Amino acid sequence: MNLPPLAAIRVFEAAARHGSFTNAAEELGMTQAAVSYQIKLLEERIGASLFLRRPRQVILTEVGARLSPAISEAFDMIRAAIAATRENADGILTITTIPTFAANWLVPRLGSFQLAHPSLAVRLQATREVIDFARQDADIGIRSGGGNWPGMIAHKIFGADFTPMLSPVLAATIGGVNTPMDFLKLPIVDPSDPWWKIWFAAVGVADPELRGNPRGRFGDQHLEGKAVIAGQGVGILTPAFFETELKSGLLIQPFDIVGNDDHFYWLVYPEARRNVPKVRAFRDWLLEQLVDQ
Amino acid sequence: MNLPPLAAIRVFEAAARHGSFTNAAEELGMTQAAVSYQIKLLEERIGASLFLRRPRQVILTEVGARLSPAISEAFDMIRAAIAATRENADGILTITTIPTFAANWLVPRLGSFQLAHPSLAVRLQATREVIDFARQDADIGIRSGGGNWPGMIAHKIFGADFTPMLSPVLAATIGGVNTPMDFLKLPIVDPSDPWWKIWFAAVGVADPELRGNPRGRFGDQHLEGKAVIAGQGVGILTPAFFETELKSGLLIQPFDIVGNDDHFYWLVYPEARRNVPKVRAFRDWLLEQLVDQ
DNA sequence: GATCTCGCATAAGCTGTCCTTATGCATGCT
DNA sequence: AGCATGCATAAGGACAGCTTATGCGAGATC
Repeated sequence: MNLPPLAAIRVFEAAARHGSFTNAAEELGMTQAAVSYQIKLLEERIGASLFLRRPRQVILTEVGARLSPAISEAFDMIRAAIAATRENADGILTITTIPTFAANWLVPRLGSFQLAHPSLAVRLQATREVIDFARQDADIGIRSGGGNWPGMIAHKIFGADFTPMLSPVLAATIGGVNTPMDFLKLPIVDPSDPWWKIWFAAVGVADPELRGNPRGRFGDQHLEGKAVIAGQGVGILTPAFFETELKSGLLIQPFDIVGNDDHFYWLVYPEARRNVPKVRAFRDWLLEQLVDQ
Repeated sequence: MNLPPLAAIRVFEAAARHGSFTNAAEELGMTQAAVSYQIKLLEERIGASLFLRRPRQVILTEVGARLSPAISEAFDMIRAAIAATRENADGILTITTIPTFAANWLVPRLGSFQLAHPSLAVRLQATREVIDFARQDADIGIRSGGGNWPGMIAHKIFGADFTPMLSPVLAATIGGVNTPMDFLKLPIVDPSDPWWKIWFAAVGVADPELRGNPRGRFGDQHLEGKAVIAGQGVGILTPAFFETELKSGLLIQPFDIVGNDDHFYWLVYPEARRNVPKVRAFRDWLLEQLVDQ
């Protein structure tokens, strides 16, 4: 069955509720003439008069009075459902994030976001995958890369810098790390990581021969960090992820020199969602965190 | 609260029900691109993803799955209410009609209309008023006049002709009515009716002196007809309204000469309702009745 | 492995629905 | 008599809603 235009039904609902075309127009943000026009259109499509007209007044006909309650209820249902959806959608923020970023940077700081936004529940999806926001149900994400993703807005967080770090206990076994060459005396947690070559080149050492099993891998940097803290070897890590450990002495960073391969960490979200309140709230909070550092 | 566009909500309802943008498009009589566009629009307005996209497939998100039942129910309610309204509106035909036309022409014939349209209930509003269809709840009407009512469609029924009629019993009291002047020997039911003057002028008698109380009035012709049948006097009546009585001998029409003041009876309805099925049904039936006479 | 099929996504642009403006009408009020 | 108010309508404009054309990515088929 062909429904009449929904715009006209909606106008009818408001006019019936108000008993006035002028008041309905005001509520709907249109002119009284538009209300009059839509009612006439609906009456023609339905094949019955919905209002009797008197000067300065309209009265629902029998037909109109019978139709109105069900239409009103239906619109109440739609309004409630949409409002609940918005509230709920506004109530859960799903963040897809690189696991290391989640573990070493975000989660330790999330407390202040949640204090600032008590009504927002945060759901983390820790994955190294670069997700497609059309295909997965996330609102916003943390990625690493060049930052150029079509249809997305990307805010730079910090660079994916790297430099060697180790446990002070491990360093003491060789009388401390005084030159970059001292690293060659120690086991390397992930000697096949291309970041090592880049770093040694930055300190003027070509083709260093690193100790350790080149087949050993932890996959995620934060797991590598755990191994380094445990004294299992030297790791090449991102300083921004280990501020707490460096401050507390759990790790030491023997040299200030850091490597970079033009990779950065980014906050990203689809352009279409740039005005969604919860997305803006998180963006604003995170950018503020970066300023405070 | 600002609802998102209803067109988009309607599209969402169909897409959710079908689990397919293409199938929803087919049902709604639009292209798949339009469905895709509306869903995207709705997602932006709601601030949440409603579908997850896979190649050749869409799946409702958690948010979409929660929204869909309430929206579906609301649209079912709207569809049912509109259908019931149409059915009911289509089920009752309200005819506003001149009382005499109702009593002496329409009601005796309505049987054949109702046999032809058993699902249509007929409601008569007998009134001599010329109603405003915008202000009163009638679908169609019978009027007399010139036939020129703006915004209305008018079909001519027959002329508002008139000629003297009387009971044969009354005629016998004066040995029958052989010339127009014989009427002056008999009481006239409504001597002030201007139709008399017009009729006598048509038969060449100027300024006839009619017997009877000029202040006596019945208002409606069918009531005057009752008085004439009862032998209370001569009436000036419309032959079309008294076919049955003339055939049965209850009334006699002594002369064939009829008067007319350019008045006709009309079937009228608002132009806006010319395509309403029940209005067309009644119009077609009545015009057919006229042909059969 | 190449090609085809299918359903969703999007850009560009068109159309007709929905609206505004201006004005008329008919009550009721002052 | 003049004014205020709310509904009705014609004329015309704006833009929401749509179409067309085309791209993309899985899965199916050859």
